[in-house]
Amino acid sequence: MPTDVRDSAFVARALRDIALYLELKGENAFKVRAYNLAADRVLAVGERLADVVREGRLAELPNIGQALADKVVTLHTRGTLPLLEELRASYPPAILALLELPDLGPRKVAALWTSLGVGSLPALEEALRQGRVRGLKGFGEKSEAKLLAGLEQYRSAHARRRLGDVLPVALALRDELARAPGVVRIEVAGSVRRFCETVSDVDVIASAAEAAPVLEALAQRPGVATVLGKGDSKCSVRLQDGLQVDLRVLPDEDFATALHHFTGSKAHHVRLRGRARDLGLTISEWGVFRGEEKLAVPEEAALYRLLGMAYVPPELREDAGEFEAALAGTLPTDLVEPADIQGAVHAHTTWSDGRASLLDMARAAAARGLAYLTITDHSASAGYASGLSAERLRQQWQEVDAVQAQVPQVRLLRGLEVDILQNGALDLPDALLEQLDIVIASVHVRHGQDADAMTARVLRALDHPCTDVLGHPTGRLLQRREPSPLRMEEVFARAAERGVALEVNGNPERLDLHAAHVRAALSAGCRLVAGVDAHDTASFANVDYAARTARKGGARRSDVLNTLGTEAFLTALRERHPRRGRRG
DNA sequence: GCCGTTTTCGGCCCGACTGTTTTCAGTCG
Repeated sequence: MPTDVRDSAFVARALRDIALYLELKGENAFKVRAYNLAADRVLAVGERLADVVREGRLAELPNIGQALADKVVTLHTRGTLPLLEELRASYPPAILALLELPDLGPRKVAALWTSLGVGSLPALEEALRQGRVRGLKGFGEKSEAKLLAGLEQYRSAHARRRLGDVLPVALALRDELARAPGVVRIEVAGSVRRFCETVSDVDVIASAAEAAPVLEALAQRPGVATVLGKGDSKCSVRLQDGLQVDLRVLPDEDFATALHHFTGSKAHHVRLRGRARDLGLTISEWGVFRGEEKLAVPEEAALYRLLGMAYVPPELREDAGEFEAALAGTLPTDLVEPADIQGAVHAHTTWSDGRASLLDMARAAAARGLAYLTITDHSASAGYASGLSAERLRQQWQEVDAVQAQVPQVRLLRGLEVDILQNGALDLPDALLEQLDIVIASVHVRHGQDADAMTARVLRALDHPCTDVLGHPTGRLLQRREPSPLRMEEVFARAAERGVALEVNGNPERLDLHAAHVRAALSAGCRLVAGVDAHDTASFANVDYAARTARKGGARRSDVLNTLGTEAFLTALRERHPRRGRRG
């Protein structure tokens, strides 16, 4: 039985399903919340869930008492739970899908099921078309139309979107609305601001004396397909590609608290509100209050000061330990940020599958003010990417030298993204690898190996004396390919032991390592590089995604090797390989 | 179902918006 079916994601999913069924049953809302909070907690434990279960430490976790601890153990060890089976058996199998529709919550789904026997999306559509829904208490003609539209919407765009697809749209929208009449401050909030790797919509918060003109600017904007709702302070629209945008406009004195409120996460806010209660304060999007008195909160930082805590940057607001750290004053103040990155690590050129020449890449790196650029094309076995043979790699060095003479502003480093072969060996001879400034070792083929084989393969690559960096460690492609079944704890431990840095790959389709892995890698003592995985000149912008993903995982500037200047970076790599870097 | 230097019982964040309402319930974030 593969262990990964019962990992933390599986257990969390089961707990959330139980919560949904309990809502359908009309159970106590706080009981429902308890299951959801437990699911959050299990996910936060991540890779170590198996350890926590084995050592019987579940009930020590916040929000997990003895009853839930027992259920998690059963889910983890047996893959199911009597309670869950019972709940599933009392409803049609596809009923939970109904809850995915907008404006359809547990109460209404329960009504549809008990009154009409509607328990699936197709059954709902049929009932709607027969006009049977509108007669139901709480439903009318508008509900009918909305649900039909919702079914359509569900089919086309119910999946979450990758941050990389949404962030540019959100920032452009913000900059455009910033020019609407009377806007004082405006910012993107929500999961986009928290830099979550996938997001479901865009939240924008603005301040202005008059809300109406700003709301109107969004409603009238080209590219808006539907205005979903519009009130005195809020406007929701759906763009032509299906992306939902929620805009809220408030007086400037409320901007900071609103921005904070709509940035979330919910879990982070629950902690803050508990703290506020202890101090005799209440927090809402309208402000921080002591009794009737509204306290001034000109900036988000002021809100945290009122709570006697250090400021928590948006990326960290996930209740992943940041609350306790901010309270204790141990939250790092030197978290890495994009501007700290001095060198572009992991770049391809037309020598392999890059779309820009070595010269163009060097010029683009110089234009971005980068101090160095690692030329790391693919190695021979990556035939699909025109990987370099030993001979072609040597030829490339001549061009590196020639381009270096033409573009002296940026230091070009000889490198290679060498394939980790199926058995864990590296693709080119050691004698060649030893002459490089930097070797990134990556898995590109045979992702389907089982956990034992894949882990052994990567550990062997980490043991290779020439490996400097493990590239995109899990190989996942967001929404397209699952991470390989590596035992990450073992990978992190070995990488720390061998001094191999782990890449935080900033390609928006990868974001690999992701933030939770970054956190685990750091506590294992690993070093990181923020990789751009550039295949053209535009993808130097990936440095933002890499740095902010590392930041979300709690990485400090000193944890990321390419925050160092050129010589210090090379020294850091050579610490492990004294023989490296001798040019032949 | 969880939690506790106010509580082992009685809280648990809360406001905006919408539609079906004639005073409010449900959904959403």
